Amino acid sequence: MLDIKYVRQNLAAVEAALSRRGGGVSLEPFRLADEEHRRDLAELEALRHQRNRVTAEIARLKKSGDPAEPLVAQMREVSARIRELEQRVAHAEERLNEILLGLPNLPHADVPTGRDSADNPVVASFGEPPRFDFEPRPHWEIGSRLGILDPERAAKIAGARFPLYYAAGARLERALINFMLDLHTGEHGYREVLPPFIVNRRSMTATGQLPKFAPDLFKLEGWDYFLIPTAEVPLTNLHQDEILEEEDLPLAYTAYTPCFRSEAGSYGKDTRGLIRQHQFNKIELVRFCRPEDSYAELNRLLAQAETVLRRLELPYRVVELCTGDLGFSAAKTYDIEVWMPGQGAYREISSCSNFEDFQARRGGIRFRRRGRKGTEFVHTLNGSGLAVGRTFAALLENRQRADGAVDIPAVLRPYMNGMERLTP
RNA sequence: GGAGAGAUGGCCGAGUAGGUCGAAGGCGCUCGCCUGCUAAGCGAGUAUACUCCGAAAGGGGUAUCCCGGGUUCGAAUCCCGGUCUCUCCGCCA
Repeated sequence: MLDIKYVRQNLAAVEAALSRRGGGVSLEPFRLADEEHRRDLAELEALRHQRNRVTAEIARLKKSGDPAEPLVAQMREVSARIRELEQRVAHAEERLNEILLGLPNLPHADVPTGRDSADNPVVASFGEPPRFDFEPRPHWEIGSRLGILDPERAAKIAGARFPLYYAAGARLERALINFMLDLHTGEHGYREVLPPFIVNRRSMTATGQLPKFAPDLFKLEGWDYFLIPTAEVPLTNLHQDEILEEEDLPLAYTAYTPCFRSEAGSYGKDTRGLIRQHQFNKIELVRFCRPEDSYAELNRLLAQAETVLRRLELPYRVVELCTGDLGFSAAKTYDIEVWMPGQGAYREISSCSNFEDFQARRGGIRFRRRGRKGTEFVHTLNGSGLAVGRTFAALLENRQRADGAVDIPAVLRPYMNGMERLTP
């Protein structure tokens, strides 16, 4: 959520900044609701002040046995007016809140203006796409030949877009999870968390999935609960409605969780393989920090996510999302894209974002500066470190051999009981 | 699923024949003094949000005693609904 005071005082600038995301934006409904709200609130508070004063006077009169009836009668009317105003103010507040919750974050001034992913500049790259003296296969073919992926039976059990791994495949997925968690907890200073995979509406609203993106979520029937689409939601909400101490910042959490996404509107896209699933595994990194540190923290986060790919010896590039491709809650985002030989394309495998105080304001996540009065909102960041299913797919495609075998990278072998290669 | 108990400030914990309670007391914490050495004593301060005045320091106003609604001139205190926590029974990984 944007700072209502800032929006009020910088209407045109906010409209312009939001317009960079694409489409026109008018804050006229906001302005009207805000003005009405402030007007009514001022009157309401004045009346309440009067009531508080007179009510104390009534108490005094009654105690000394003096007649209070005239004042009581007067207050009867004041109270009626107060009730009326309270309703109006409550409605206006609701309306304002609705508007503000629906506004996306302001893109950072540095973010390049653009329409869609075609306009995302490449800012870094690592490794060379491998050369094959045969036609590289897509990972689903490799996986099926190895007998470690079984989309047909997954469809029987659940439906399309669900994963089913066997044997060394299941082991490899688990190895990736453990490798990533060990890296982030052991070398990058993250605290490991195993959070709920189901969260409530408040949490989904704080991180920005709700109210706008309900169709992308799986909701439990008969409950106001949702399956998490990413561990960002439970991790960021760890400190919901808390006031942190400056010296405790930055805080860094990592979690492995399955992620559940309805993928509404993605019919026909990535219909085969592990790229787009209703359920997938992900290691998430979440950081809370002081506002002045958040862009340095974003670079740190990005480097940590990149480290996973470097250790796995997978070629990738980093793109900066342009304004048109930027997520709802983000002020700035870098995507890491891994090379997929089976598709001859780079595909997103991690997204690292700075949300500034957008989520913190929605979630009530503050901190207190040492020796200072009052509180400020923290800045929150998160990044995938990494999407495990996509990493699995990238591994199969980049390290496939002509005979259908797949080499296991050195860092994973300890997690695979020393296994060096998956063989048909 | 059945039965019961409870939700007050960072923590503990008073406060219900409705009134001067943002809320006693204790602990913790901060600053100062004292003392002097790792312990204690004394004094002051110590919630959040919004808003108004002020250059600032600071001061004024409103709201918040789980949430929502009701009664009343007035509610932490009364009534209704909800949420959560705990205990016992049942069931269960």
